[in-house]
Amino acid sequence: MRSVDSLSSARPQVADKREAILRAATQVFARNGYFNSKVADIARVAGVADGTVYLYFKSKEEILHSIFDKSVGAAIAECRQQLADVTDPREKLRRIASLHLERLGADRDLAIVFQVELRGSTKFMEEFSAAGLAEYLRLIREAFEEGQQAGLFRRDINATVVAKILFGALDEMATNWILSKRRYKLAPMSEPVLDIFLNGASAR
Amino acid sequence: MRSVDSLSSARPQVADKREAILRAATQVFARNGYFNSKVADIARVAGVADGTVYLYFKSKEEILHSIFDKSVGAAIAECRQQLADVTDPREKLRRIASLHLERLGADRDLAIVFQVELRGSTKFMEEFSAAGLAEYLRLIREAFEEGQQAGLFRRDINATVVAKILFGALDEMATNWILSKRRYKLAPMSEPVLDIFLNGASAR
DNA sequence: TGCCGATGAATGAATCGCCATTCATCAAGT
DNA sequence: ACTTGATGAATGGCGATTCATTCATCGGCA
Repeated sequence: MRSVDSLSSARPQVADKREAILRAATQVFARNGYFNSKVADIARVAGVADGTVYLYFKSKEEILHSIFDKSVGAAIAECRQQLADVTDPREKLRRIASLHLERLGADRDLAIVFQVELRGSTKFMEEFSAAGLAEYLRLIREAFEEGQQAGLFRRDINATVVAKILFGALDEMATNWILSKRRYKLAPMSEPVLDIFLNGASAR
Repeated sequence: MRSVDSLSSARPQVADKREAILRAATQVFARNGYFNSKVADIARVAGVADGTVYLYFKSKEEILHSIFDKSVGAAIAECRQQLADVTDPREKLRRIASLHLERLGADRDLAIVFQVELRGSTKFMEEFSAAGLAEYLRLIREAFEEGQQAGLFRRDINATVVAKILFGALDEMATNWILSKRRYKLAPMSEPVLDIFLNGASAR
């Protein structure tokens, strides 16, 4: 009895505290930028003492990494899952694009950390590139190659380059959305992107 | 005579020293990232004393700004000039894309500062967005609108969105090039980008 | 049940190194 | 000698990280 009690009251505390710090850090990083953010700020927003942060994370940098790992992992997992029951490669690309923008559009602070902070140093960039981006580009490329096999997509273009083009276009939509003063929905932007990507901008 | 002498020996010195600092800073920022770069490093690479940097720039931040201003100004000027004698909107887009990647491809350090460091804080980003990016997107948009008028491009799509898509795709090419270990030429990548942008990825 | 020492999570003030910026001083040119 | 650009050692502040201390909880024992 006691042991169950202690588990259900203490354990969640631990998880909550770690979560609280990550959430607070996302907000603080998004507002001030990673390098201008003080660990003390994160602690204050999270409602813990400065030192407590170091019970859960080795360093300030590890906090940024954790934000990144958690989000990328979740995004890719969801993406795979959503793709499982789709066979049409065009629809696959639509889902990937749509999910991408929905995810970023749903949490502005997280989007800022991704679009801006994560790219603020070649070091983070390289890690991002190695870990998440590469995996992500692969999802796009594979869907595209399937489409090429099926005769739906042109075969005279390199699938890797194509994947970068599509990703780049989506990425720019996200970055623009973050920087824009106007508040509009990000997710629907995946539609015109896919349209131009698939059909081109030239008049028929 | 003397005054001419003094001009030709002292003035260039001043310009050279300022230039040297900017060049050094570009290199140092590119290698270490803005926030990890010490003013002392920049001074050493430039071959001047720490204090000398402050004879030419108000602060470390102003150095980054100057790199940015100088390059964007030059890029947009060259772009306008190259566009002047072209009438075909498709060719205009080709030139814009080609110039964009040629410029970045010609100076890897500068490219890193642009693609990575400049985006490392929403503050810089917003300034970049306001100053250079907006102007740049306008060039693309205007060329596209001309093409719409001429019946070359689809009229059912928003020119602003289109401009972002094209820019985003080019931007991703540049970022990938920077992060890639493989050394390939960046400029030629504008070709497949334009191809897909104009003709789409779907099979005919 | 009620008491006691052990445990370890949490705290936040103090430390310690770092680095942008300053400025007293120097040297070259006139 | 005076002006002016240049120097680089010294300063001052900042902020990530540490660690001595507090305090709530727990398990063993009478």
